[in-house]
Amino acid sequence: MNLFAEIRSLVIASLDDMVGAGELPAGLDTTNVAVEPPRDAAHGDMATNAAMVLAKPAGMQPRAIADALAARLAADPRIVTAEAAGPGFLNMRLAPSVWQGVVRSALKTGRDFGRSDLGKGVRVNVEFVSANPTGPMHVGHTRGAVFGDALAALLDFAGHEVTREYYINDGGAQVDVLARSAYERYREAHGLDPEIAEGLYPGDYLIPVGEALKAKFGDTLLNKPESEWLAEVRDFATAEMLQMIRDDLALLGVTMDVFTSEKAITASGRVEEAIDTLRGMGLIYEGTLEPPKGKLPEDWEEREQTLFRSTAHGDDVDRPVKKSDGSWTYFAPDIAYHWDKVSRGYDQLIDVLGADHGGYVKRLKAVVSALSNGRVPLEVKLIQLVKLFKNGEPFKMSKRAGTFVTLRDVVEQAGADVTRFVMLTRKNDAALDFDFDKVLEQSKDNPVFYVQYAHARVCSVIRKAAEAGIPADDAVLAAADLKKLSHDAELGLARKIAEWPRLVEIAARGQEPHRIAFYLYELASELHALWNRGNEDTSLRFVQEGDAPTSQAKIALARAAGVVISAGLGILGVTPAEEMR
RNA sequence: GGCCCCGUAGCUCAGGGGAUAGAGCGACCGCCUCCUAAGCGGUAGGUCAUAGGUUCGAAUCCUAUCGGGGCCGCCA
Repeated sequence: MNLFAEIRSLVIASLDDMVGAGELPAGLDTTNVAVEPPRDAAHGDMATNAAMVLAKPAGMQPRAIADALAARLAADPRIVTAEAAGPGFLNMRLAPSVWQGVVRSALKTGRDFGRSDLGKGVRVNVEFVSANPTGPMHVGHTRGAVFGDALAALLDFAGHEVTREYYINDGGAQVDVLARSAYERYREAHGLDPEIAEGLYPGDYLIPVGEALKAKFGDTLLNKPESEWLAEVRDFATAEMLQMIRDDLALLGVTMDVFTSEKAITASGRVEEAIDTLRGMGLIYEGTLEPPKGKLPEDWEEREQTLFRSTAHGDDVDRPVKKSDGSWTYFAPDIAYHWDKVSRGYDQLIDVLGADHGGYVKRLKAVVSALSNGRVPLEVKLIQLVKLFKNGEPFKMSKRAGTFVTLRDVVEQAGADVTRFVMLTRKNDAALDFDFDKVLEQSKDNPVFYVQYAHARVCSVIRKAAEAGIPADDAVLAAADLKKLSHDAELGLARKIAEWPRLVEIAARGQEPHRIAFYLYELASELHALWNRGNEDTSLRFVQEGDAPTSQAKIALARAAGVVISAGLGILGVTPAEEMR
């Protein structure tokens, strides 16, 4: 139940009544009428801009509309006061019973409180991570993994039918490089000196792969030309790398629904099919590209090649799908892959990519637009860099030296919960500082801890109630006499809880899981504040010794906040702590 | 040369058409015989990069400019 949506319906219905009564002209567009929490709580519980939005089309003064609307709204039992203010806002105060109802609703529906049917019937594919299967996942992948997983969970919570998908780039030259690198480790496993030439992957993580190759193939691959071992070693090493990546993802609690292999797509002839389909639309042609403007690359020369007319779908220039020697470009399998996703019947595609893929976005959108006849929107979420700090000092990673910071390093040092939460406290298109010291600090400076602590306090209250002989399980709490929740400080917490379903929809619409993290921080703050009020005013404590009914009402409120924190952390993939030790 | 992201308090960042622009940190002043003070309350701190435009209304949308970062060729 989204209280704001309910009151908006009431406002719209009241506007319709006004039209019926001749107080407003018919045919007004109400899509921009909003019901929101006012910026300043002193203005009331909810505000609508209806009068300001409609004043001009209705040819009336905002104030006149607001006053007439206020009179109608005030007749509803949920609304205590409705008054025009400022430039034409209509501020409303809601009855305590409404807030009490929110608490009860949260307790009855539990962690499903706030679930939305916003995305009902919408099939969404979220593709994320898609790291090359050539090594362990590093920090950048970690953020993409966390973001994609949380976004998927958020969309699911908002009613979408979500598929989490990983695209395995196992078809390009990089897996050949992997094979050669692994082969050197295989030689090493036989006591030979590995020759890690420039361009090969130097990381130690391939040493066990070399051992495994030895265990599987013995010495049968030694001293053979590359052509005789490349395919087998490549397949073996790729599988090993993929398993390592799955293990890395598992450390973060990320599980994919679908893995799609580039190699398999290519082998199935989907690339040709996809290009032929585009050709049938007149979007493939032979031609030459304009040289890039500005500084010319030194070896630039005009060459005729097969091009995709992506400019017909919003791109800046047409893009090559074949090199001048007739082989596919990297883009071609991507076309096939996105065509594959479109043909699987999704209503919406989301690609979570590293920010270095920025130049790729328009052509991907063009592909999906063309191949779905504009039916399927593709959203590309670019994940900006993670800057790592330790002791206040940034530390660099060097892939060349094989000394990059891996996902495993981060999770082992910071823990999965902390890593996930921190990486979700920033929107995806802003760079993120990740400071190992700050992130592990157990204080209010650390939002992870702060939110966890709020949840733990709720659990503590319930334990305390049990010790005092007051039943406080969810069924009892849901049936508590919530009319006893009347203090403004208590209703304030209930108001914050009431924002949760609305926030879920806003976050899902914007595909912005970070909003969940910020909301949870605010909710935790409200709870901590109320808690402390109990230090000064004992009547505000949750547990009132010797008064079970009052205690249960207050604990119900705390528990409702706990339920929302738990649900929100669930979306972020963070475990709600029951106690802090 | 073109494209993308960012520019909001001393610092780190929310807010992305609506009222007097928010939070945390840092600074300063308070609050524990009492459910976890691992917390809470308060004070100080702003030309929302700049200049135009759209609008009843702009930090928010548009254009240009200036800063910071990233990307851009038949590479993957």
